[in-house]
Amino acid sequence: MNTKPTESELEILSLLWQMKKATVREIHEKLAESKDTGYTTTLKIMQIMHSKGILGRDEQNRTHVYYPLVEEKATQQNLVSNFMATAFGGSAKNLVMQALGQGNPSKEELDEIRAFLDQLEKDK
Amino acid sequence: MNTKPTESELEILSLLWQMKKATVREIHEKLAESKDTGYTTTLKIMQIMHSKGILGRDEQNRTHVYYPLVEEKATQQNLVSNFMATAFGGSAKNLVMQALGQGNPSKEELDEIRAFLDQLEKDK
DNA sequence: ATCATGTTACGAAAAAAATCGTATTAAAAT
DNA sequence: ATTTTAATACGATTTTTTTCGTAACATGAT
Repeated sequence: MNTKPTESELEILSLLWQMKKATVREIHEKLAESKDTGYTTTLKIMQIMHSKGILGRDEQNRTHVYYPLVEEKATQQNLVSNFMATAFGGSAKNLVMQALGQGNPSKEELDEIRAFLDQLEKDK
Repeated sequence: MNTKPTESELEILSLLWQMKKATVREIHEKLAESKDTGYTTTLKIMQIMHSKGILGRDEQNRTHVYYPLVEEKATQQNLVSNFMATAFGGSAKNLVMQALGQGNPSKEELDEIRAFLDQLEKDK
């Protein structure tokens, strides 16, 4: 059940978490901005994800509408956990600092993170 | 040059960043704790990494000694960047909070992170 | 009704990554 | 000197992932 999406699957999943639901074409359109693969490729991957139970779909209409069946938070949790372990020797601190230095968070976001830090510490 | 190591390569690279240098057997031993693959598999991957320029090796002795040729920070930077984009829709905040909630950082680490946040903000 | 278009289904192929078996060889042990 | 042990080299196979071509089919336009 610990479904680890592949790179391509993750791209699609990520879009669907945002969009809630979408057709193959809509997803393909988005992907096309950064990638250059055929429509049937996107279709195929989404079909595979469906057969794996990662995506659900509404087949009422000819044009199917897909939606995520795996929870965003839970999936991210697994991914981060694995990523932190393999790329950062398990150190949350190192991962966090790299991420912060890299993406550039707004003041608001920084404050949220601070609040979160305080909360964490309190729980100890 | 933007070398993106595979999952298996990353495991090895990660060990080598810590150990600075090691033989195939040493690496294989470590990996064996969590994995169950043959010695020649580990050997092969390290040879491939060598041919790709990810690892260097000292061939003076019969038993080669391998070491990383790619820099830890730089490589992590690439990885985080990609990971953040695909798994977290590019949001550093979300990635950071997941990571913090998950690994459990010590008080010292939390403080370091705070200091880092302050620094970031100052630079704005 | 026919045609054009857009969609899914299906199967195959290509590409990438991981795994392993065997041969060879150097070094150490006997 | 011979044998055993442990290492590398090499090639092949397997597995996983990605990609695409083609067929079948609905739907809407002509």
